[in-house]
Amino acid sequence: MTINQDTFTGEFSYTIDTKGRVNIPAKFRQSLAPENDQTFVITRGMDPCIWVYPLTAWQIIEDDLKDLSAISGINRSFIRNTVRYASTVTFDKQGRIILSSNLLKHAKLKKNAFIIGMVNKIEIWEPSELAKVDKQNLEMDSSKYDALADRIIL
Amino acid sequence: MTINQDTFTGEFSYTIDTKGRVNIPAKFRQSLAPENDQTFVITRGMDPCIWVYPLTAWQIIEDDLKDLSAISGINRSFIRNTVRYASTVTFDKQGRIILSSNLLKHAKLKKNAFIIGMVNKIEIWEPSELAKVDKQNLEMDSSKYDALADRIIL
DNA sequence: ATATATTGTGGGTAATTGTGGGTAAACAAT
DNA sequence: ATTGTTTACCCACAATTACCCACAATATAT
Repeated sequence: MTINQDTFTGEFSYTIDTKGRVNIPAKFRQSLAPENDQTFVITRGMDPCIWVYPLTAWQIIEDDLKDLSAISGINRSFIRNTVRYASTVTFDKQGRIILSSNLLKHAKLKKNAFIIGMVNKIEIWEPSELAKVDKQNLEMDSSKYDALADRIIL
Repeated sequence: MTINQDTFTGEFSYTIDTKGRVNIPAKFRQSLAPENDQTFVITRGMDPCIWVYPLTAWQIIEDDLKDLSAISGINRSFIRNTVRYASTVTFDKQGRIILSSNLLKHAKLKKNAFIIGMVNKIEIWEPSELAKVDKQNLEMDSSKYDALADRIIL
């Protein structure tokens, strides 16, 4: 069976070792397209989590940023905040990537991590933080989803 | 691992020694295309920081400046201020470049420096100055990014 | 059920990287 | 020329990182 390339779904639980390494689920490694050369780009998520992009997906973002003129101050701060925390990681022989202390701190990660497929990217969460955000979303007025109902048909 | 040439992302912390030398992150050195002959062009940034361009990228800027008519006074002063503080630097065996006291002063750099990849160029910041700009951005109305949101999809 | 392969977790070692300083050549001023 | 100053180039070492191997846990096949 052929799985969509560079597409990720499902939730997995892993441990982060003392060197800051986490395993990337074998399933995700296999669905990563070969032209990525086994590399992801990891960065701060807009939620308290880590975002993981396939290299080629991230390069499209970079190419778009290259077209923004640095004469505009808004452009400069946007570029800076978008790429500042981003770094390239290749997974080792065992299928792990290394997370910098900077990113670990941002996501409040300690010993355990949930890895969640988000279709075009992957998220790494501290379990308790994920529960918090879930709770907030449940309490949220569901009418906020209405705008999306026009675009996504389940 | 194939990384985009002349493309820089991530944030790194380094110290400036008594001779005004700073390390260029190994990652950046490696992504600098060979035709640059290990040389950058450093100049004043439009923010209080130092801008570092790969040589070939800077040459494209110079070519664009050549196309601006000197009949316009605005053009003349723009050209003058763009090129005025620019100088060529090659990194030494240890991967460092030397910053002139002129540039150090402009960026208010003292002992520590943050080096930030800005996709097509590199910025060198005094940590406290960067924090200031960050604070301003947080206070800024996020709607200012709206025009960009149409062009850049994260 | 047993054997076999794959996946997840921990650690050790060697190479690379970052930081300090030293020495000799180039330059400037007397 | 002589002296002082700056610049370029070289070496040393500590800290970090990349790379390798071992093994347990899980899954797959026979």
